[in-house]
Amino acid sequence: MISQTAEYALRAIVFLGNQPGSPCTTAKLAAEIDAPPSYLAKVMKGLTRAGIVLSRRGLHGGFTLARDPAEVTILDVVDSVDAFHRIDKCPLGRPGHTSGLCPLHRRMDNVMAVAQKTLEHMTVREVLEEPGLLCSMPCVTGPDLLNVESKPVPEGSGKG
Amino acid sequence: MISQTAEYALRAIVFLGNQPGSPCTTAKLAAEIDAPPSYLAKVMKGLTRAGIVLSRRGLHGGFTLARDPAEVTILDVVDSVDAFHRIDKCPLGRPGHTSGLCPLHRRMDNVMAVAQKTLEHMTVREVLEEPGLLCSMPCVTGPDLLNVESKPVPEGSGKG
DNA sequence: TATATTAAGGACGTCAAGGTCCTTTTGTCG
DNA sequence: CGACAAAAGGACCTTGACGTCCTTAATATA
Repeated sequence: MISQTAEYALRAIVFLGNQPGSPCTTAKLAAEIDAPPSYLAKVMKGLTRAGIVLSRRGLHGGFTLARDPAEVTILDVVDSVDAFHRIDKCPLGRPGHTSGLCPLHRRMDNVMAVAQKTLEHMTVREVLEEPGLLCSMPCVTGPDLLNVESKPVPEGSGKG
Repeated sequence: MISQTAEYALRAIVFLGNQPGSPCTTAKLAAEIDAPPSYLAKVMKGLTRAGIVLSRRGLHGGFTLARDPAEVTILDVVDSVDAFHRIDKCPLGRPGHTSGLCPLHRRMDNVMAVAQKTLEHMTVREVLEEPGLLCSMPCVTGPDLLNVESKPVPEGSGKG
């Protein structure tokens, strides 16, 4: 659902949101969010083209958020580098199955719809405001902030 | 979230559930669910090892469901070929971040938790009982059955 | 038993996501 | 302007998911 590329993009946006002010270079960003510098450069291009971040070249250049974090959703970030795919038609494209989905694929799409809607209603600001730091950031305020409950839903897969 | 491999597995299980009785060969199954025969054979091995289907070699051999469809969840099928991954620890593994997730990753894991739980509570039987056919099956009862509402949640991504 | 039929096992090929590196362009500063 | 710093662009490499194919083992039937 969330590709590695989208993961890097999200980390980068959250980090930039926590560091308002002067631009952050790809090198510094990569070190902070623990991403491959060369690849992160490629990811940042996507965010720039999508209008999520602003870039400035030259000395003291780098990346800054282009918009108010409250106006940027997590889905915006994910979609800008790696579009979220829904099942909007029968995956097999057979005649007579174009106007709807079968019971299986309608359910699968419903699951994706919930995920998509959740990401769409989740803003960068909301993430920034919650106590706790980005995983990649140095834990300057002590580990306590991170001990928020990790998973409201316990695991329980039917794997053998 | 759902790999191509898992998609084939789900189609196969739903098809087998609709065709109780004598075993179905890989060749027939592949034709019915529109999957690459050679690759489907590999996918079926996973389902066999996971105990989702029973296999029989030789003449009149093939695959049948190993359990009551009511006892098999969609998550069982997905997990058996391509384990569903949750974020159970900080993706960066930094010291001091092992006991919880940051605001970003906790949210992302919540989204996956909802998806996982949904798939876990969705049984094969439930899919089989709903009016409508598997996308890949010939539409013998007319197209009307397929015109159930396709998506309760309309699309609306923030992609540029 | 011989033969045909089928899954099991595994080597190998293909392709796109992920990742590296080099060159060019744009910017700052002395 | 010259030197340096940084993103932009793009060629290229790597890796794992997806897919093919061949050989082996098991099963049914004559």
